[in-house]
Amino acid sequence: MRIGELAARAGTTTRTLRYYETRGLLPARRDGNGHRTYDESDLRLLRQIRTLQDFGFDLEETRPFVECLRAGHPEGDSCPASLVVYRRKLAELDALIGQLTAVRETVAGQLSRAERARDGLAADALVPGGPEPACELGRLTR
Amino acid sequence: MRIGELAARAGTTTRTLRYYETRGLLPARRDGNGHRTYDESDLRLLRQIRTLQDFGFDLEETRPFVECLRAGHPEGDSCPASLVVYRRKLAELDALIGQLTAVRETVAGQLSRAERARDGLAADALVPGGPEPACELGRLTR
DNA sequence: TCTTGCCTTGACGCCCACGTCAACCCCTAC
DNA sequence: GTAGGGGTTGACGTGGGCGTCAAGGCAAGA
Repeated sequence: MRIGELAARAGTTTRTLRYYETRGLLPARRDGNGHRTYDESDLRLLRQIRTLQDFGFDLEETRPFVECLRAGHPEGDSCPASLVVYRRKLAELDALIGQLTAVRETVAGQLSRAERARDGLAADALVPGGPEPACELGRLTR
Repeated sequence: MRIGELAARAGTTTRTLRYYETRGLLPARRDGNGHRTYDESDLRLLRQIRTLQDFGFDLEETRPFVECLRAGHPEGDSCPASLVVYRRKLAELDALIGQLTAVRETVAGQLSRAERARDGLAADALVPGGPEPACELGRLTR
């Protein structure tokens, strides 16, 4: 199978496959015309890469999985090096989720505080001669 | 105060301040030598920007807060446009945290599955003449 | 006077996973 | 012959927020 067909079957692009080849991740055989040639096992490798990419793995992090499959193992994660990546990724995810959750709570707190302040100021604004909110209409419509 | 002092007091760099100026976010007055000049209110604006940046806001998303402060409001989030950004960011954070959590669970599941499979294969390997794990030592040390 | 230290603008580098040309080749069908 | 639909390499663009020179100016202190 040639590069266009493999790309289509994996739901990606020829550019991506050529990029993977420059990275040494998915080298291709060549036919008489110099065209890249792939087989079903390459599709398997490619799907492994794409799945991990979808999970947010860096390209380099998919390498142990690909090497593992290429070595004849039934799954990309049958090798210890892949498990190391799994564990490192889990730790990264936990750290990230923790940070994002903390930020989320902070922002939520700021929002409700600002909303309360606004409601207070809105009550003030109802008083004749009170302060008027002049920022958005004057500043944001330039 | 000049650019170096402002940068130091805000814990950032002169390059960053010049960048903000090109973005129209933090314009500076100029003295006789053409040097940028800032005052305390600029430090206030800069701290607002940096705080939001630390929360993961894009530079453009900090603009309403800065405009709000510059319009004379007590807080950067005293204006409706800022609240809109808060709410949008909250929604983004929730979506992202949800995705990451789902990925985390998937990866954790894959890891424990792979570990169970490995333990099973390890038992096989204890049998004389059993299959040997040949991938990492052969592939990863090139 | 010379060094030191701060400032200026301009421009390229970085990261990562590709997208998007450009210019060309090869085979097939009409 | 020629149009179309594959393929090839090479090179530059993208985005975001700066880092890092390069080449020069201006003022104060030893």
